[in-house]
Amino acid sequence: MNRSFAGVAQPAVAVRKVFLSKAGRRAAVHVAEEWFAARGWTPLAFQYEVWSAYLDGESGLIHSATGTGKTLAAWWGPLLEYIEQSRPARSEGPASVAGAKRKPIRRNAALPLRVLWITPLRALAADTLESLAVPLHDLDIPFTLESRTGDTKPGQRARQGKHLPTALVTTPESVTLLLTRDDAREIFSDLRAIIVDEWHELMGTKRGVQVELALARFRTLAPQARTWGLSATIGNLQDATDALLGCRSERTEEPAPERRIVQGEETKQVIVDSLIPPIVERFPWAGHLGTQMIPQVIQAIEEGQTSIVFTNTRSQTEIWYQAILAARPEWAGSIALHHSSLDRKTRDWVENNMRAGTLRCVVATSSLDLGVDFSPVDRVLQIGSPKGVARLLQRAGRSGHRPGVSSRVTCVPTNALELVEVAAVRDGFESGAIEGRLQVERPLDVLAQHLVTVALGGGFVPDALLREVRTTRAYHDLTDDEWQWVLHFVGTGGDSLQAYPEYARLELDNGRYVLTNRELARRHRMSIGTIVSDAHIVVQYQRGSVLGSVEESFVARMKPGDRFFFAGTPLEFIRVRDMRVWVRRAPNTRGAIPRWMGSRMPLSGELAHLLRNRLGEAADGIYRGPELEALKELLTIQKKWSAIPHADELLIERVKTRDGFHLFFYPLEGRLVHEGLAALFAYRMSRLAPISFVMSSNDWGFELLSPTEAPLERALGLWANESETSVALSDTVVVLSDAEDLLLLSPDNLADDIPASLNAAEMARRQFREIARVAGLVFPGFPRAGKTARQLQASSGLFFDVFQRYDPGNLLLAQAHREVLERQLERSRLGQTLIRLSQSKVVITEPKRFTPLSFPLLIDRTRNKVSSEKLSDRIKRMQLALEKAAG
DNA sequence: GACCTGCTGCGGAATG
Repeated sequence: MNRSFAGVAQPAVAVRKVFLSKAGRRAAVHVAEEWFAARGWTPLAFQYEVWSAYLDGESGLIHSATGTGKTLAAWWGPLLEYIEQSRPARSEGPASVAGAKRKPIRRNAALPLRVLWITPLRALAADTLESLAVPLHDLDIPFTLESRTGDTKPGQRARQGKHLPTALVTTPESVTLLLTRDDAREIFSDLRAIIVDEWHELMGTKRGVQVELALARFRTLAPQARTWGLSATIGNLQDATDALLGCRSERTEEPAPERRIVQGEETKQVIVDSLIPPIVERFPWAGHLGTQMIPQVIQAIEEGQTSIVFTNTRSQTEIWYQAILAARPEWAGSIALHHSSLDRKTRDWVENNMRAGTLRCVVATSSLDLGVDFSPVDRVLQIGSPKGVARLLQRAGRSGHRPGVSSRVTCVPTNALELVEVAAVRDGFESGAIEGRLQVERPLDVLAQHLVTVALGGGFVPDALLREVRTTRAYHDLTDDEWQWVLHFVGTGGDSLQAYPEYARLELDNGRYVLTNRELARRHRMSIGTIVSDAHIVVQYQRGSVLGSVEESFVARMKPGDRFFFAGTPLEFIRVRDMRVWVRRAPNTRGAIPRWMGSRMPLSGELAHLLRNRLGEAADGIYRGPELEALKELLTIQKKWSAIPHADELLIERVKTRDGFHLFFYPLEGRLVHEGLAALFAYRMSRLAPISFVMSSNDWGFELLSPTEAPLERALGLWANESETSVALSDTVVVLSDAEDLLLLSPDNLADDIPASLNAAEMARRQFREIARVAGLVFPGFPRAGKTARQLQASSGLFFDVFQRYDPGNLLLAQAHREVLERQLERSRLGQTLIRLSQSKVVITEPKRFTPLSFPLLIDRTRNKVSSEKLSDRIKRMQLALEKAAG
């Protein structure tokens, strides 16, 4: 992973020389170097580079996939600046840390807010506070340092209302809240540095856009302030920098600000390995639970001191926790689980014990991807598909936090084909093929919220604010019409809500838009942010303590006495009352495990690409690495019965059974794209002949099942008329290339075909919940007042209907449709995929039985169908049949 | 009605 960026290749000595060539810096940097030396460190080249750029007034982005030292690089910028300015300029000699003759500063000479440190997690704020405090304390620098998040105690909050510290560590939401203060202009006017930690985590989300808008505000309020982002390495660093520092708009003449992209030190080696099932032939072809691998996982946990076992879903976390405990009952108390639906107190307990090293193993979802460093962790396991290169890299990085120790992640497959994904993701690590983050384009709901924020924070003149907003990456293309519409919408409620005063949120005062209504101001402050929570219901012991939350649908079918597992505990359902599920502990028996309907994570574009390459190699008989070697036999069956697709091929398998006519397509492009393609192909074929399909899809492909034969050849443009379709294909492989009229695979007409092929209106209506909430149309209610997510859904649905009927030009409706296409169908990726497929060779095979590739799709569909037969029996029967066929 | 894929993140007032 040796990508070359300026500064990285240079030795620290050379960079230091450049750094010191500027007068007056020598003394300050000596202080830093001595402080580092006291810890046995030497500043790294990239750190000198950041300090130098910072002191020159530049802003920038520091990135590294696994390295450390970014925090110190960013923090010492403002510290050096302070030291430089507070000591006599003539002092050129080496300074001693303890007795530095700094210009005396009165201890209580309260410095104004100079440094704003933004982090995406409350837990990270607390952690950061600790590490930033160290040099202040050692060097007796009179900065006050505090954090401000939702966790801040009322007393401290009140003090901060009167006077902010010199350096403030906070979250995006709390920053926005500060911007609603009527003295916002003054409190930020002395800002020198804004540091945005974990920027890769924020960018590409509405939360990131919220930060972009706040940063644009600071560029106006404190033009002297420099902004530095700390980020993991991602595929689109330029976008990341534009989003962080703003970019030049086509619509204004503002020059693009100075910026610097600095690569941090890659101090860690990352190792990806996998647990290969002992008897691969007996390993399931389908499914995602993977509990057959328990013995090997237990062994891996025993090898390490402390392990994190990552799973892809919350219910899988519960299942694996139970399974591990069943295999090692003596581990009770030293293993734990962690996911977002568990009560905060439980999670805090787990995190503290991880840090203390008293836990042997924690089973977790992405809730532990980020956050405090658990240095005792020396082993990370990933159950199931890694889904993406960056995602696995992130998880690997949770281990090996000691210097000189490499990070290692062990992938545990839950079905045979996942081994290919592991091999592919390793290719990604080695070639540095790390995913980019897709940008959010002009979300008008976030902009609407921002206008109210600025109206409260001193008010705004429309033209000036428009110029400022257009310096952001997210809104640099904002049209005048869109701006006017949002202004009108926020100011008056728009065309359909004018009669309701609570939606007229701006008043004009001497050419400035302000908000003086106290009630509206309060409601706004209480609903700041872009995170909209899922519908859930709290689970609580009768005695009082809260366990966490589950979805209402899970509880809906429970009756008193029913048992279920949650938070790793067997529970008995008592009743639902006061929007709570009341439970008591049950004896350890079998029981249901809740499922949460989250969003679906598809295979990333990069990983999909690498996967296609690996399969292409296998098609040529090349089986590289332990994973592919283990799969050789299975893939040989696939090849014998059907074909393994090369990277430039689209494989279609056609199978006829008593269920009907099955078509299996393998674009290898991830679940969401496949869902879109399934609907699109079904629609396009049904236009040729009346036919209906049952669909199922996974990350590798999708199935279309129909009672009559689908007009596949005609849809592919192979035959001009119906009579020729009778050409028998039998068992042969047909390879076609350069077909002229690929109706089925055409990237054209997507704008019409996609909405026509699925219920886009209903999807948009559901998506509107988030938009209505962010734009401030629906009020989430007072804390603990018990307004449910379902009520929010209902009221946002009403708004959706009203707008559709009386205000069809409402741009938030258009946004809902856009978001559905982008988030739920990955529309841009779908378009790219069609372009790729239409240039691919199409390979149609007619296997006599279900192949290793089609089998998982079949299971997927069967699972969704109710059957009197138990699914496991049914799968067993199918497997027997397959084995017989294979033998 | 039994089956298991479907993530994460924050914030908040007035009145007694």
